[in-house]
Amino acid sequence: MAPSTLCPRWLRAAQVLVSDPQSGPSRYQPQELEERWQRQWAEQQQWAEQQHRLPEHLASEGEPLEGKPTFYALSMFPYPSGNLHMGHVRNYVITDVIARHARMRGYEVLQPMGWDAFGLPAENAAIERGVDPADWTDQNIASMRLQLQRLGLSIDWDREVTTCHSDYYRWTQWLFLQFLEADLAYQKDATVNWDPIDQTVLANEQVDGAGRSWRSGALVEKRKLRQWFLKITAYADPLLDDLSKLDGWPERVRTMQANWIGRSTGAELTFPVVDGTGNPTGTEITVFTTRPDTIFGATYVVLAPEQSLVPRLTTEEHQLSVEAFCDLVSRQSEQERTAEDKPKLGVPIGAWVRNPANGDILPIWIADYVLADYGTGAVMGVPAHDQRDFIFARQYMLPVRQVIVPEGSDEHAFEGSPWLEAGVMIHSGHFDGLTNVEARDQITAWAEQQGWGRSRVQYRLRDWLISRQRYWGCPIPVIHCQSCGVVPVPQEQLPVELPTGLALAGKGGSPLAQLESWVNVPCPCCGQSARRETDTMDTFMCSSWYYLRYSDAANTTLPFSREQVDRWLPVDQYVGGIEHAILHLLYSRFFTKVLRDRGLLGFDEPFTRLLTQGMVQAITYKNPTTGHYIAPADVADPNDPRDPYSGEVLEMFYEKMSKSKYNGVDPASVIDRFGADTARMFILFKAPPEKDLEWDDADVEGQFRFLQRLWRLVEGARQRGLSVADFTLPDGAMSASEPTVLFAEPSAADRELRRAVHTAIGAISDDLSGDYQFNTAVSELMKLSNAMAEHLAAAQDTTAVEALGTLLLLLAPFAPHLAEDLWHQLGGSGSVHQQSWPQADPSALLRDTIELVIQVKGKVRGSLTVPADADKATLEQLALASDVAAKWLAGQAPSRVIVVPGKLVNLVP
RNA sequence: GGGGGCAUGGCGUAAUUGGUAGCCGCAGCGGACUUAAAAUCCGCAGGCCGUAAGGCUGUGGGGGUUCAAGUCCCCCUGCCCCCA
Repeated sequence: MAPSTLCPRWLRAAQVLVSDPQSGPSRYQPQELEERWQRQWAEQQQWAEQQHRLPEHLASEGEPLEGKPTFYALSMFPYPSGNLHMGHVRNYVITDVIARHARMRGYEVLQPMGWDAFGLPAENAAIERGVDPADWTDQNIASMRLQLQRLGLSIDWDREVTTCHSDYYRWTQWLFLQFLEADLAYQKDATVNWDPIDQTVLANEQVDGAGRSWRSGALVEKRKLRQWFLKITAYADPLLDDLSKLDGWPERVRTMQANWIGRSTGAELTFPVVDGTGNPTGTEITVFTTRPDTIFGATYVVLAPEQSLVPRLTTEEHQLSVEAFCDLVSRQSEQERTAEDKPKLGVPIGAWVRNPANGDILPIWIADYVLADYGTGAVMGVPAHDQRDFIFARQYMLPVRQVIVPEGSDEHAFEGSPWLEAGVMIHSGHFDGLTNVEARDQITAWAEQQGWGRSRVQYRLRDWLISRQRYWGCPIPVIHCQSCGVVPVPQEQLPVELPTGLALAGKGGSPLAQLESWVNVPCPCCGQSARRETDTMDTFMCSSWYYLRYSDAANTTLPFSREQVDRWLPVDQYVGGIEHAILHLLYSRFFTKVLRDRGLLGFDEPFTRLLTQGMVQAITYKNPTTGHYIAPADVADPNDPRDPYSGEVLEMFYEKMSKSKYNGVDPASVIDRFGADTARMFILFKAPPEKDLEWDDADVEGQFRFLQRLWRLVEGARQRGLSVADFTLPDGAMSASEPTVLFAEPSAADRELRRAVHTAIGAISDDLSGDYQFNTAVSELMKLSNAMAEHLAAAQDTTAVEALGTLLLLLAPFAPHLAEDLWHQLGGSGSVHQQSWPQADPSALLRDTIELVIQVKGKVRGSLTVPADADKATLEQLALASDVAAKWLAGQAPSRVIVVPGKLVNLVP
C-alpha cells in the first residue's frame, strides 16, 4: 500500500506518536482545539440572545420564555490603541467567567463589547505620521477584535458599538441636546492651556511637568475661552445620597466618589465694604465658610484674584501691584495654588470691610490660595483656626486672634500651628463659654436673624467642562447665529458628521474652526448665515452612556428604547480598573439620573455591582546607578540579576507592565504557546481579582500542566468506555434526609469521590456568588482533579461518570474550550455551555466518623476518631476518657469543658 | 495633613468569619521510570531542639479581651492607593 493511500486520521495519529512517543495516542493541542470551538460557537451564534433556543432543562421546569431572568455582565470598553495588553485580558476573562456561570444558572445573558474610539492618540498619530484618524482607529479595532476573539470570550459581537462611528455619535449628540433642553448644558468662560508657538489649545496630558508643550516646548499660557459645561452640580445631592444604595460596590470607590463630591455644610456671611472713615460704601463681600464659629477671629478678608469685585475695589495706589499679582497667579495651576504646604502669596488691594459680628475694620487682600469658582470666591481670614490662613498671616504679619481654646485649658500657645480642634469659645461676645460646635449653629442663626448670613451647603464638585478644541471627538451639535444666538441642530439633521480628510498639523487653533466649508451653515431658525460650534466633546461623554446603547445597539430611531434598556439594565456586574473609580463612574451615574428624569429609562443607578480588578505586573529589572531598565530577556541569571554590560547587581521588583520598562508580556505570545484556556486559568488563579497580579512564566507553565492532566484523566476514562451521554445530575430537590438511590452499595472509593465532587460544587458555586473568588475556585478544581486521580479507578462507573461530568461543568466557565472538547470526547450531547450548573448533594458530604480535636487549655494536644452524630455529652465523655486527657490533665478533673460539636473539645484544668 | 487599605513559609496565596494556621500552586529537595535528559508518577517540606517518639515556637512589633485570636480592641512600625 502506497503511503498516499493511508487513512488521513491514521496518519495524524502516527505523526503524534512519532513526535511524542510517551504521551499516548492523543495530545492536548490547545491552538487547534480552541480555534475549532471558537469557529463553531461563532457559527451557531451561541452568545447571542438565546430566547428562541431555550435549553431543555428550563423548558421542562415550565418556565415561560419571557420570564427567563436577565443578567448583564459588562467590561469597561477599551480604547483601541491597537494592542491588547494583559490588563485587558484580566478584565475580560473575569467578566466572561461571570457571564458563562450566569448562563449555566439559567439566565439570559448579555455580554457585549465595544470601543471607546475618540481621543488624543488617534489625533497624535495623525499629526505625527499623517495618517487619517478614522482609518488608524478602524485598523486598530480590527486587529484588537481578532486578538480579543482568541480569548474565547462569550461576547455577542452583533451588539458591538464604536463611539467614533456616526451611527453611535449621532446619539451622543442627541443626548447632548437632551441636556441642553433640560437646561443642564451651558457656556461660560474657562481657562485652557494655550501653546503660543503652535497657536493651539493643549489637553492637560499634552503639558509636561514643567508646564511646557509636548510638541513645541513652549511655556504654556492660560487663556480664557468660552466653553461648554454640563451642570453636574445640580445632581450633587442625589449622586452623593445614592452612594448608600450601591452596596455591591467596593467601599473605597464609594468613599472616593463621596470625597470628590465633597459636600460641606457652612454659612455665607456678608461683610460690608467701608471707606477710610468706616462708613459703608454700599458694596458687600459675601464669604463662604465651614467655620462660622470663628468669625470673631477674622483679621482680614481675601478675594480670589479673578473675583469680579477686585477691579472695582482696588484703590489707585495698589493698581500696579494687584495687576502684576493677577498676572503671576494666572500662570499657576490649581494644585500649586491650594496645596497646604506651599507658601501662600497675596497683596492688599487698599480697601476695607467691617466684621459684621464685632464691628472690627479688616483689610481686603487677594491671594493665590483662594479660588474664584469655589464658594463665592471670597473667604474670611482666621489665622488662629485655619492652616492656610495661618501660613498667610505669618507671611504678611497679619494679626492672629484666637477665639477657641482647648476645653479646660488656657489659651493655646501659637508656637507653630493654628488650633484646628474643637474647644470652648472666647473673645466672641455673648457666645463665650459655648463649645465651638454649639456656637457654629448659634452664630449662623444670629447672623441670619440680623440679615448678614445664612446657612449654606457647598460642594467641591464643579460643573463638567466638556468642550475640547480638538478634531477627533464628537462634534457639539449647535449653531451660533448672530440674531438667534445658540441654536441646537434639529434632531432630523443629526448626526453632525465629523468632516474627513483634514490635514492635521497640531497648530493654528481648533482644527474644525479652520474648515470654512464645514463651519459656515445657514441658521436652522432664521436661515441667515451662521457658524457651527467647532468644539468637540470630552470622550467621557461617549463613555457615559455606551452601556445603555448595548441594550438596543441596532436602534436607528433612538439611542435605545425604553423597553430594551429597562429589560437589561441596570448592569448586574460591571468589571474594570480602579483608575475609573471617580470620573467615568460619576459621569455615568449622572447621565443615568438625568435620563431617568427625562423619562428615557426607569432606574436610578446604572451599575448594581462593581468589581475593580487589580493591575497586572511583571518582573522589572533596573540598574540602580544608571536608572536604566533592563529587559528580562537580557538578564542571564534571574537569581542573581546583573547588568549585561557593566555586571552591576540589578534591582528587581514587580511593576505594571509597560513598554518603557521592557517588562510587558504580549497576550498573543502566551496564547501561541499555551492557548487561551491556560492564560485564563492562570490569570484567575494567581491572585484574588481585586489584588495586583504578578505575572510569572513558571506559574503559567504550571497551569498548562494542570490542563494536560485533565486531558489525560479524560483519556483514561474514554479507554475505560465511560460516557457522559446520559449523565444527569441529581437535581436540587434531593436532601440529606433522602439520600439518592442512584448509587447503590457505594464502596469507600465511591464515597470519597462523591464527597470530593459535591464539596467542589459547593465551594465553586460559593466562590462565584457574591464576592468573586476565582483564585480559590480554580484551586478547588485542582483539588477535585487530584481526588479523581486518586479514586476514579476504584470507583463504580456511575460514580466515575458523575465525577467526570461534574468536573467538566465546573470547568466550563474557566477553560471553556477544553471543557467543551472533553465534554464531546466523552460523548456529551449539546454544548457543555448549555448545560445547567450542578447542584451539590448534601447527602454526599455526610461522614460516619469525624476527627475530634482535643485541646487542653486552648492548645491542640491530640485527636480522636468519633461518630459524626455523637452529641455534646458523648463528645465530652470520649474526650475525658482519652489518652490525651490522661496525659495532660494528670488525673485532675477539668474546671471547664468547652465542646464545639463536629470540631473540638477544649479541656480547661 | 485628611480618608481608605494591606502586612501569613523561599514566592503567589488559603483559612466555614473567634474554633486544628499554612489548603492549592510555583520554586526546591529525595525517589521511580530512562543509556541519559525532558516529560510523567510517588514522596518530603514554617522555624528550632531531637536518631525517633515527641516537645517548644510561630501569621510585621508591643499590649489587651477570651476556654480559644491570623481573625476582635488599643498603641507602634513599614508599604500601597485616593484626596489635599
